[in-house]
Amino acid sequence: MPDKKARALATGRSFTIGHVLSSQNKEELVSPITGDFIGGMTECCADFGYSLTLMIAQPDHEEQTFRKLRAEGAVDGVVLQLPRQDDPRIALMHEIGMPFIMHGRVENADLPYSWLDVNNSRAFQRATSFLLDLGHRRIGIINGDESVNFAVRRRSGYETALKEAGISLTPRFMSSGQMTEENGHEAVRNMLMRKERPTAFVVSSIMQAIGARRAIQEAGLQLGKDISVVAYDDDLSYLSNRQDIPLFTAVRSSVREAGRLVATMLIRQVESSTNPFENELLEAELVVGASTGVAVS
Amino acid sequence: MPDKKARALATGRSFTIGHVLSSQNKEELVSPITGDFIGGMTECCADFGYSLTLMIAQPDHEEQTFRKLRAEGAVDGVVLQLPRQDDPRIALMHEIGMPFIMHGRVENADLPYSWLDVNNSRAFQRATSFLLDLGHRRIGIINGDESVNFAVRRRSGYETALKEAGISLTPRFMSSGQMTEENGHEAVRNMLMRKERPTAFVVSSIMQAIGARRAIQEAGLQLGKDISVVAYDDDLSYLSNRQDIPLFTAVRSSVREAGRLVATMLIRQVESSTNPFENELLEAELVVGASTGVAVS
DNA sequence: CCCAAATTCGAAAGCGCTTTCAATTTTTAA
DNA sequence: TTAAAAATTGAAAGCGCTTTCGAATTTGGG
Repeated sequence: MPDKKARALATGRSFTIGHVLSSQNKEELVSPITGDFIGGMTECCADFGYSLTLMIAQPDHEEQTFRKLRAEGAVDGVVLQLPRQDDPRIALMHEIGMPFIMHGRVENADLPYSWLDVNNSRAFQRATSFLLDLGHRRIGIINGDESVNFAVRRRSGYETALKEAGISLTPRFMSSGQMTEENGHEAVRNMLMRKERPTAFVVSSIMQAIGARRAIQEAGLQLGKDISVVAYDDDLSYLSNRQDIPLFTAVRSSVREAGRLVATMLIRQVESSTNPFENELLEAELVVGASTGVAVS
Repeated sequence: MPDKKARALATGRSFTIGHVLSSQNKEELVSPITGDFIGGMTECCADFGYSLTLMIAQPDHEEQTFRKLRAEGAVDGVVLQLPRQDDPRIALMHEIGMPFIMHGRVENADLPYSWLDVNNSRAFQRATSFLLDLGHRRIGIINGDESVNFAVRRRSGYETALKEAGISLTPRFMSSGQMTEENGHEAVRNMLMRKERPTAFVVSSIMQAIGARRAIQEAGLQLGKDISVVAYDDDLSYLSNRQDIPLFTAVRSSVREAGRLVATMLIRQVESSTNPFENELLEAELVVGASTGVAVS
């Protein structure tokens, strides 16, 4: 087995791709979703003889971290995640000549770049439409943090579906926050306390949906009967929603698979300097489970 | 910024530590707990100028993966996790001369090795004793997978506490399985269905505790009133149990902190070839939350 | 003030591969 | 059979650092 360090020096390539944990909120370094994403990338790297290295950037030293990464030549390319509004990383990667791929899209990027994303707006549009078809008219949204791009798109899909159905938006039916059980519980509880309450919810993660379920039970209501929930399901291996009849009706797209694909695209890009930019938009599939039913009230 | 590849070749050291995802169950590559653990290791690596690389071993090619890793010289040492019964990795690491540290302990290792572990038996003994002090006599255990060492120790702590209180073990009050919401729900539901049911539970993870809470609510019972729960809390950043009054009474030990410590110990071991083996046993702290109360029935 | 010791400095060797290039051998076509 | 082309082989150069080593310079003591 040849020495990797020597090979790397001789070829000028490290056979390593990097992932910088974007510690927007220092607290949540590796969310369960990021965890599965990393797992997928690792799987793919193994297949190609690459390795994955993880790094962390202090929120205020992000640029410096990337520059150093480039100068050290420790990685052949990086996978970026969770694009923010006017994300500065794209311009930076171009400037320092670092091959990269974005998991997610940024809104108005001046420069071209590779990305892989789920059609989040479409997913939430479908989820909302599904509830509309069941007769629901007051539909709440329990969204992720709307400073991150994917949540904005999910919101917009939700709004599109409502508008198409001729239903006006109700601000108090819309919530955004961390995708935790607690947040899901809080948000749904608040919305259920009012007299004019939603009969259904679209929810941004299974964790939040679990919290939603708790709030629904606490309100003395029955999930799938009195209140319907459609969740976005990242298909996490440890939070399975793949029972014969899934617990939650969901729009599902495996984030682990996304990790695999993203890594594949990056490695391909690194190995062939031609055809630099590649994009892929995944569609989430709708799976009907036990958490939805015809609107009653 | 000097080139890392060249430096690595010149010094013979890669300034990289590795972590091989032990895909015992291929499905759960990166559990939320592993995710936080990895986050902690990454933080520490950043502090020392190291990087962390993740790898994956096919269950039946584990040995080969490590040998290759060693021959390639891609890492200076590895962090091992989730020791199993008679774990073969310890002997293997010695044979190939790979510096390593184990997160957790193996039962009867012939060879010396470094490890960091939480005092799992003590933690569960305390959790159980706490419930006993509250007057509970029928205490169930919802444990993790008992083919992994830490779960065995937790069970033993639970048994010790009961024996000390002169209470005999009740097999139908003992359950073991994946640390998921679903498993926690199932296990507690089954135990609550019988007439002679537990009035309290010690539970191996917050996720399982969330499932337990659901089962308790479904049974028309009130958590912290009718049924008490003490959970093992890995202090995951995304599953916070750090409210003013924690949702769950818990024995808590941060797995992210464990990741930091483990990486520190490994780097220290790699840098100084003297003083090769180092051990550390962490104690979990008991935090009283809203999920426990005096036994009623 | 001179020589030995200590320190500084710069050049060269070497880490273990890949890659290039020249030399040799084999193959092909006339 | 011979010359040109193709394929094979082996040696050497080089990747960008660290480390070593010897020369040059500085320091200190007699």
